[in-house]
Amino acid sequence: MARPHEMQLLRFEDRIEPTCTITEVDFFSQDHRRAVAEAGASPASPKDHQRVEEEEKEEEEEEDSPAHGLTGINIGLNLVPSNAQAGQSVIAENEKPENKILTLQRELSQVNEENRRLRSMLDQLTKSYTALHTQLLQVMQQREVHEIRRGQDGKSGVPSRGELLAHQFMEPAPTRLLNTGQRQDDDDGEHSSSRNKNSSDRGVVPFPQTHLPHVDASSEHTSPSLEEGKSPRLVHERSTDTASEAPCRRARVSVRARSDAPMINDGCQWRKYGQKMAKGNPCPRAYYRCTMAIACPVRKQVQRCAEDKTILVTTYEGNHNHPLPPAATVMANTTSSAAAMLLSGSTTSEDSLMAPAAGSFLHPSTYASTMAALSASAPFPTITLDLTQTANQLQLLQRPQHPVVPLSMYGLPQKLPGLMVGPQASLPFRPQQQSMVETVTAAITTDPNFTAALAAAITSVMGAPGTTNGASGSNAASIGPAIVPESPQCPKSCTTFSIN
DNA sequence: CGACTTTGACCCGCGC
DNA sequence: GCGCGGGTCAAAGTCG
Ligand SMILES: [Zn+2]
Repeated sequence: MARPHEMQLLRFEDRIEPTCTITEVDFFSQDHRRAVAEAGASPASPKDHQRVEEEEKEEEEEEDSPAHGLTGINIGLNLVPSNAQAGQSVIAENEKPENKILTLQRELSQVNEENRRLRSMLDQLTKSYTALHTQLLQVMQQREVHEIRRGQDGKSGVPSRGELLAHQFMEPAPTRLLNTGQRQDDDDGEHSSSRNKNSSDRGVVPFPQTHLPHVDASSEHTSPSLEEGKSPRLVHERSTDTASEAPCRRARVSVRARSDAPMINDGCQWRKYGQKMAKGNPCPRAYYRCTMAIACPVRKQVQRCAEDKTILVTTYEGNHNHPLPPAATVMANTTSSAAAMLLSGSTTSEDSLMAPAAGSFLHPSTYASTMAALSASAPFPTITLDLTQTANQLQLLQRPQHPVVPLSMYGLPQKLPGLMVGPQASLPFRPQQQSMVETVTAAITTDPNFTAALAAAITSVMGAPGTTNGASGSNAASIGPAIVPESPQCPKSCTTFSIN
């Protein structure tokens, strides 16, 4: 799996212009591929245009690479090999103009045909992937629910469970998950009784996309804090439910990205409901809630990093209980996956199975270091997706960075380089943004290495409470700063993934 | 006029 | 118990 991403990295390197500040981070714009094509082709000849189209197809294939494992469908990476194409073009140049034109036309039609085919395949794969991903999340959350309910008295965790979950996450074969996913209805039924708000929404959403009713079930435990649990008044209303929830199980997914914009565009509609001055940070923290559905529990906090105000830290909590526009599904998938994973890991603090595995992922590869760290000192389990270092590395011409210390590994971060190093305002920035989010999503959801390392990070740190630097204040949590000197640590982050 | 933002007040958990 | 900090509410203001 790492290979395609590496390839993409190389391609992005060509396109990236190192010096740009971002005016707005639009992670999830849909027309990013068009933008890629246009940006790549703007100074180019028709031949380049063709190449761009091929790249476009490759990107689609790579974006779908996660689904390959799940579905077993081979999209056919060699449909229109760029090498062969280039060779044809070279040959064509030596022929007569008419033949050349004919050849080019033939190639063009071929490419178009392939493009069409790939798009349809992409659609199919996306659907199946989202469905499977959804089911996976369901299963994980339901297991969690059951765990919490049953083991409330002597629980302290079943070590094998986290292991199982971790493997499930990495497991490409979905059949087992499909089977287990059947139980979802029962759980939903159970929970709907205790949660009026979302049960109604849940019923209305027969929606095979990323955020399904089941995700709502996940939100029950991944983010009761921001949802109802956080609201003091609502806590009283549903005290029984909150009583069954471990308070430390409110997963948050924090995304650190460089942006000058006050808020990243993640495809959702948000309404600001508060702003506070956070301690230790001159920049205020803004609170937003999702307004795409009336009772959507998803909230997010946006704050600039105190030490590097170009870094925007967006913390998501909860899962949408409504259909999402395609532009928003990426981040939703990312956050829900990360939250689910974090929770699954956090439940099995004794499970050190994955720790050695992470070591095996260490790789000398230059920019392929993914750092995962976790501190239990923060109030909520938080995964921080650190997307800032990539930009730095790119700006530093990809020179190898600081040695990655505890939990670095060879993941699939190669997509990231496109990330924060967008073109200037005049150029469409979306391709890179898209690649970033896709990278995050793919890293969390599909890449075994990343997943294993993430699991290792979670399990290792949570299994060793002594390692938590129970510091208070702005730099409280996480090993982050020591490892990622260029990306100042944000307060309160527990788990950090630095993808570069 | 509705949707959104601003902003002070309020609530709660936590540490001392 | 008190103060502090995080998080949320809701009235007032703003915008299109
Ligand atoms: Zn929502």
